[in-house]
Amino acid sequence: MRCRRCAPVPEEVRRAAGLLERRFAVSILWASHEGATRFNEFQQALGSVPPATLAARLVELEHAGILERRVVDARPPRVEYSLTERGLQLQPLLAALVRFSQYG
Amino acid sequence: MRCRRCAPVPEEVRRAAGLLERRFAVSILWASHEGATRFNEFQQALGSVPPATLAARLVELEHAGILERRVVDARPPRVEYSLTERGLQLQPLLAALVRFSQYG
DNA sequence: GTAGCAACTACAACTGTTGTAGCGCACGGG
DNA sequence: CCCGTGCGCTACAACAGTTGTAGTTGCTAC
Repeated sequence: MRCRRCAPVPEEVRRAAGLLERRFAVSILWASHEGATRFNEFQQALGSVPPATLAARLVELEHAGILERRVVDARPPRVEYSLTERGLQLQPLLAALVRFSQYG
Repeated sequence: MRCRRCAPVPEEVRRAAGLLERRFAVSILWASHEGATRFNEFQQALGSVPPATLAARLVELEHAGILERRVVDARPPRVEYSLTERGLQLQPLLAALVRFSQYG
C-alpha cells in the first residue's frame, strides 16, 4: 500500500499524457515547431494521414490551448496553425523525443 | 518541397511518437520510473485501466525494447516490469512532460 | 466553362478500447 | 478436502476512435 510505485500518476501528468496519447498528436506538434503550418502542409509532413483524423486532432489541440488557428485573408484564403505560448513549452519535450529517437 | 514546413517528419521520430500515441503508454512509463513495477501496481497507479489494455500496452513496450518483463520466483510468484537501458533514455522526455504539466 | 486549389466534411468499414467476467495456480485455514 | 484469497492475466461483446475514399464550398485563372 504505501509503496511509492503504487502512488497514483498525478492528475496533471495524466492530462498532459492524454493529449499526446492520440494518433498523430506528437507528429503534429513536431511539424509545428518551425512556425505556422497549414492543413495540407501537415498532410505532407505526416505522410498519409486521413483528413478527418487530422482535423479532429487540430481541434483538440486548439481546445487544449496548444495550437492557435488563424485564417489568413489572402487569395486563396488559407488557414494557419501555430503553437501558442503554452504550446511552445512543449519544445523541450519534443527535443527530448528527438534525442531519444536518434540514439537508437 | 522547397518549404521547410512540408519536410516529412523523420521516420525515427514517427516510430518514437507511434509508441507514445497509444492509450496509457506515457502513464505506464511514468509509473515505471521508480523501478520494477508489477501488473497490479500499474493498475493502482493508473487508476481505472482495463486489464486487457494494460496487458496489450505492456507487450508492445516490451517488444519495442523499452520494458523488460521478469518473472520473480517467489511465493506467490510475481511478474515485474522494468525499464531497459533503452527505456531509461526516455527519462528526459518524462521529465520534460512533468515540467510542462506543472507549469500550466 | 472547366479546371484547380485550399480546407475541410460525410460516411461506412475497420481497428482499438472498455467493462465485466472468469481462469489457473499457489497458498492458508477449518 | 473444500473454500476463500491474491496474482497475472485472458475472453468477449459493446462502444469509441481511426481509416480510405469521395465530395463540398468558395474562390481564381485559363
